[in-house]
Amino acid sequence: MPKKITQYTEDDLPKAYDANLFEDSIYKNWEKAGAFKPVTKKGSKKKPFTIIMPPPNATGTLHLGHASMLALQDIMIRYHRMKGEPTLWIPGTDHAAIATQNKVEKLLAEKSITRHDLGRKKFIKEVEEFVKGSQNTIRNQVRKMGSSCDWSRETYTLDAGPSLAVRTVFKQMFDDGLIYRGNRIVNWCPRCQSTLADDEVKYKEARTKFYYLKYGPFIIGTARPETKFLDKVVVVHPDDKRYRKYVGKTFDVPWINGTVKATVLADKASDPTFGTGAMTITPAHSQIDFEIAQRHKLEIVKIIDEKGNLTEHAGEFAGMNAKVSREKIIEALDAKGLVEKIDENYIHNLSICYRCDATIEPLTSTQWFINVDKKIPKRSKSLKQLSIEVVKNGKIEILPEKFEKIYTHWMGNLHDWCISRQIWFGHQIPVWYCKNCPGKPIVEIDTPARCSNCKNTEITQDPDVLDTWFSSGLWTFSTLGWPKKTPDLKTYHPTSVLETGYDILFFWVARMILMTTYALNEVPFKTVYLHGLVRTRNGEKMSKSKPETCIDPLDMISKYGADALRLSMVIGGGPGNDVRLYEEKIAGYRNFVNKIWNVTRFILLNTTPSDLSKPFNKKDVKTTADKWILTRLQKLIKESTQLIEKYKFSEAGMKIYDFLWNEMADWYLEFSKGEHKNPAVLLHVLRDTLKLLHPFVPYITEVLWEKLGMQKFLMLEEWPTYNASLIFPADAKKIEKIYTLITEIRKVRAEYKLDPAKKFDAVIYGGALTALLKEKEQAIKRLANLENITLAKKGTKPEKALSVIASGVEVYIPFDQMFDIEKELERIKKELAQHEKELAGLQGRLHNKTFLGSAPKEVVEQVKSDAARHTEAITKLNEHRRGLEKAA
RNA sequence: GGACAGUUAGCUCAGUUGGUAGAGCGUCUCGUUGACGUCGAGAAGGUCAGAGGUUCGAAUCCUCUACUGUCCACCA
Repeated sequence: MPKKITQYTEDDLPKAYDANLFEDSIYKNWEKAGAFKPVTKKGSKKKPFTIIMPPPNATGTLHLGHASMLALQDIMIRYHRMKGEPTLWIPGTDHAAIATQNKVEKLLAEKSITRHDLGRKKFIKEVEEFVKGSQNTIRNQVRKMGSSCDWSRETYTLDAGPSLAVRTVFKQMFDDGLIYRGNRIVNWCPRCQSTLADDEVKYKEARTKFYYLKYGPFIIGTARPETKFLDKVVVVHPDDKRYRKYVGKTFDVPWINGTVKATVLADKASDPTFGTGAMTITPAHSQIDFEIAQRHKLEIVKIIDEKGNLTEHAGEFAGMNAKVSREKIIEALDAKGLVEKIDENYIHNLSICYRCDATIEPLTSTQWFINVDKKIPKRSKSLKQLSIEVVKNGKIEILPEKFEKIYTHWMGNLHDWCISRQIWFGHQIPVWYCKNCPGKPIVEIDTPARCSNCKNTEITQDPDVLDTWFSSGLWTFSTLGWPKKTPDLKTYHPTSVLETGYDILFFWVARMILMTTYALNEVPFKTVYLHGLVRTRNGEKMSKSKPETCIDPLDMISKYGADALRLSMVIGGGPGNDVRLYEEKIAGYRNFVNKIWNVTRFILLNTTPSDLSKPFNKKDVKTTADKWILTRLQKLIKESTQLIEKYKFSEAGMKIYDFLWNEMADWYLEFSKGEHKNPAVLLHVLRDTLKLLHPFVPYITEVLWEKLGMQKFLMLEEWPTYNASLIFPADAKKIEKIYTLITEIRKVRAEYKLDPAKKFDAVIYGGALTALLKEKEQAIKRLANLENITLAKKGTKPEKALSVIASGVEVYIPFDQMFDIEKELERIKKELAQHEKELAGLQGRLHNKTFLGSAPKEVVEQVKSDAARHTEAITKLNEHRRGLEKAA
């Protein structure tokens, strides 16, 4: 930082801002100075603001989704830090059990090694090496985005702290009877060789064959004949008249492996309108069939095993891959004359694994579950009820609001959560089994030395690991030190905002709510802000398989700078709304960043070191233009602050953008060229604007702050406050009239294709604005490109002249030669028509008694004054027209 | 099958409690003006998806329709 300010010259400041020259070093300076750590100011009673960063998977690199998440969170964090709140943003990474294991297995497969070749210990070591590498990549990328997170508190889900939290919660839930081991239907991925939670299953539409098979007196329909070996129960709807006579009866039915004894049951689960209305059931491989079997206490036999092969119950087909066996089984059935017909065009949803796309096989398996319906001891409510309650009673607010309904609905239909996974990487389940005490699992936080029951030392730990979302569910408090009672936990929990994509509302957000309300009896966060997905220009999902549409955030940063990328992802998006991103858009915001640079450059080249060192004082306010820009600035401060408070970052960003470019640069800076230059106001407006911009574009604003000779980091400055004493409504209105006038003159010049280089003389009758016009004469001359101005309150109209009537001011540009009166008449007529059209609309309303009676006063007044304005313009234009007609 | 969102200028999107439609990009014309060509000035371009209703007044509120998208449920 420069200690002494010297006068800037053109050579000190390049014409264009080059983000690459500044970003990395600025970030390093912030980090070195400890600027990302929360600060509690002495005597301040401000409440802390906390965000726990959704931990990116430790599998690889960041994509645009992460970039947009980081941008939004950093905006909130920087804003609250500037508001003087103790602000904490904790970064971290997620071990992402299945995803990471798959990735490493794939890498090993390239060397023809399987995890079994290595064994559990060596394999885990391999995974950890891989994770270290990608964690470093992620850390650098998070930094590149300008994220002001507290690296000293960085956490990884497999760190000692979070792992202890995981085991502690597991034991607590087990002791409360909420965790149980059971043989239930699970979603099994034969590729991953593991269970999947219900929401880890994706669906894909597929065209398959649908078989109608003869089954005793029934025709049953199925898409999966390979599961039907042991079917001996026919289920029909109790109200189905066609089959009522069969209910409760038994039949001998010729079937795949000989004759079976079939029983007919009535159950409402059978849909009379689907297929033939009669179905046989396969309880071990279908959720619905399983439930029916439980209701009627039927035997549950597994036909397909974990590898996707048929079990010994398949008789001659045993050991065959289930998929392969299908045709063979149909052949066998057909040989027995049991195939009624085959529908070749049956479209149904295929369940596939969301990690590896393999077809899911529902099967029964012994797994660990969390019971979501059981009442928690001493709380008389289930996990499900607790989780719904905190959202319903407003302790947690979800944005956009519509997701509250979706959340409640999903939570209401939640089944018991299967938490065991048959993989090696992750938190191994803290359960041990003793050889001598079957059926009595030992659940401990720390590895026990012996069986708690018989003291035997021969105990083995459950080989499975926990679902990765189990540990993510604890993330808001495991990162803060729980189960230890740390000061961080006390200060920063519950956290303020959880900001994440709506695509993981169920995976993660719901589970955090469930786990936290259980373990801490407290909500994990007060507000959930769900951002949209980043899409391509055409609204498609960006995917790595289509590299031409897939934008790499790091490329964009090196090309346009992190600030431009941040803006392009924030502006145009809102909670729950997807954002379309394409390179021109980023380039557009790079242009804006450059504009910020040049506005500052102009001001620095027009101020002296002594201007820079003087604090702003109200006495420095001099011209009408000063009053106008200060008024506009106050309005901007008020509005943008409110918008940020309401999480409307896009609108806030747009407002500030608009102010800087269309008001400050286009008009105030222009007025400042020449005699109205006022360094004090220029600098004050610039400083406040840089502060408002800082959360959105932290790098450029910090760079410029330093150039302005400020000693402290901008990121640690105070957020501007609305100052009512800097509001001058009457002056602000006058300046707006001046610039409409200038615009009108420019319009006429352009319309007549007047030589832009040539300056013309003008006669101006200013009416009520005459004094101001006098003050701004130089600026008007410069901006409207006029030579001499003859200014008076009013006067006679020159005969041959172009006319501009705006803001109650008449401007005439006299012409001696080359002047086409006909053309000017035509133009005036066009303008008259425009005014008359608008006047007619307004008068229509003014003549309407009901309008006058029921519309609010302000509206009526507005309409009246608008009508008067048009009437005046019409009068003046008509006078001018008559003059021209005479001259012609 | 159920639920929800969207449909506004060529493209991407704003549009607060209803007061008569805006921006950026693109297009066209022009420009070496004391910061910026990553710029400046100006212009063209819209029956606010369609129909009906409430209202003095509807892009905005209500109903229906069409199209697009998302989520949930999964069907033997």
